[in-house]
Amino acid sequence: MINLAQLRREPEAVKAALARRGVSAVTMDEILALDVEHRALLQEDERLRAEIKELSRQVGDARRNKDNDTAETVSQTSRELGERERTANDAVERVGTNLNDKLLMIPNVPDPRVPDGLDEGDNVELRQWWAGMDEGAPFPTYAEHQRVPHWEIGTELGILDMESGAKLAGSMFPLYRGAGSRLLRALGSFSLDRQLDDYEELRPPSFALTETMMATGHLPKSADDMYAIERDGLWAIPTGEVPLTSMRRGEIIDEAALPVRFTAQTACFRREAGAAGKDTRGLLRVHEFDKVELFAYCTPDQAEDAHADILRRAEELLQALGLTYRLLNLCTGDLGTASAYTIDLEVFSPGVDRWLEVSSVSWFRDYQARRASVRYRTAEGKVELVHTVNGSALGWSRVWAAVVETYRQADGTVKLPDVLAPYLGGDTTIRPRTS
RNA sequence: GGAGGGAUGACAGAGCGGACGAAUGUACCGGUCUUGAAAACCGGCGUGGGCUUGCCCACCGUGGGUUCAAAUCCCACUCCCUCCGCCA
Repeated sequence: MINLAQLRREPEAVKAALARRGVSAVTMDEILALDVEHRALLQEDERLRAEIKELSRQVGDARRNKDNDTAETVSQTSRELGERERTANDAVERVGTNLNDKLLMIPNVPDPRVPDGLDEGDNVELRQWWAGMDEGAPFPTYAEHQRVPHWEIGTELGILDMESGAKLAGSMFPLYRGAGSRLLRALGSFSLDRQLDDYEELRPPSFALTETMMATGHLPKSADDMYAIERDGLWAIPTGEVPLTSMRRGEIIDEAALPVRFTAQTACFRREAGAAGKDTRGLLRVHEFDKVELFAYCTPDQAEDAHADILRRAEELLQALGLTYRLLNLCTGDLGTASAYTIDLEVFSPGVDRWLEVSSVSWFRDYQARRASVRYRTAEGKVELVHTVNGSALGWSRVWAAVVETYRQADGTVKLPDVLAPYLGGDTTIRPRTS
């Protein structure tokens, strides 16, 4: 949620910044008008309530002095006031709810570094990385045997079975088999093990309450993108960010304890409602995938470093796996609702000849903290909102695809990077499954 | 699923219709004392909101209700604990 006090203080600056994200000044003026109305109603209601409290005190005094006539008279006055207060309170609630609903739909104010743009086509590429680049090697020339899409390799080697996945849960629910399943498990463990120096590993629930989804900004705006279990009032989490951000919801953290860092591998569920018919082949876009998330609560001063740390860790994974990737500075049109600044990592997938998003590293400033009410107490005793920062390290379905394509050999087998050997029982070669 | 008990400030724990935003203890932050520390003593110490910045309002698990007045009474829900049943 944006800062209403700041909007009041500098309406033009906030309007201008949000205009870059397509929020009209009219919408913001509506909010400002509602705020003025809300405060006026609030003052009237509070005045009435103060008066009722005072009269109640008088009734108490009168009763104690056995002055029942006065008590009865004052009670009567207070009762009438109570009627008015009820009406005033209803008005406050009505306008307050309306104001809050509108505020919940407003995206975060973008950081100055965020470039203007309409959609993903306007994201700005910051740099690329490929194996050997540091030694002056040119962009890799992928051989013919690497130019095979992963869904074909998956079928050929018996490690990815999209048909069975579709049979069980519908299309775009992948089913990994044999060495393919083990590779997925290896990637998750490989990443988690590398984060444990500074990040506490969690294994949160895969479902979340509505208020948990509100905290990150996924609700109310993106309800259509999420799977809902209506009978139980639960939502399937679209990312580990959802439970991690709510770990300390409603709490005040000692400044000395910051940054508080968590990592977790979770299943991520996405309806992909707005992407019907796009990128439906293989693992390009799926309804369920595993992802390791890195997360931090921090002070505003720590946010820059916390963001850089997560980005660095995500890059180190891709480098350790020897995969070609690039960094994108997301433009205003592609930025997530709650984010103020996001760097995407895209891995190069030679078989499909495309860059695939495998991580988003985002800084939310106090937008999520305000919604989730996560604050910290400074050394001087002041209470401030924390900043939240998170990023994927990494989304495995697409990394799986890139790994399998990149390391496909001329003989059709896949020779996986040695860093994964400890997680594969030492066997880094995937051969056709015979059984 | 059944029966009982509980939820109050950082923590422990009183309060069970009126002067209670809430006793007391611990922790914490000052100060006195001390060569220093400890102890002792003194003072402070919840969060959010509104405006006339000194006051007012809200908050005692959550949501309703009763009342002139609710932490306190009533109803529903959630969570935690104990016991029984069932179960991966």
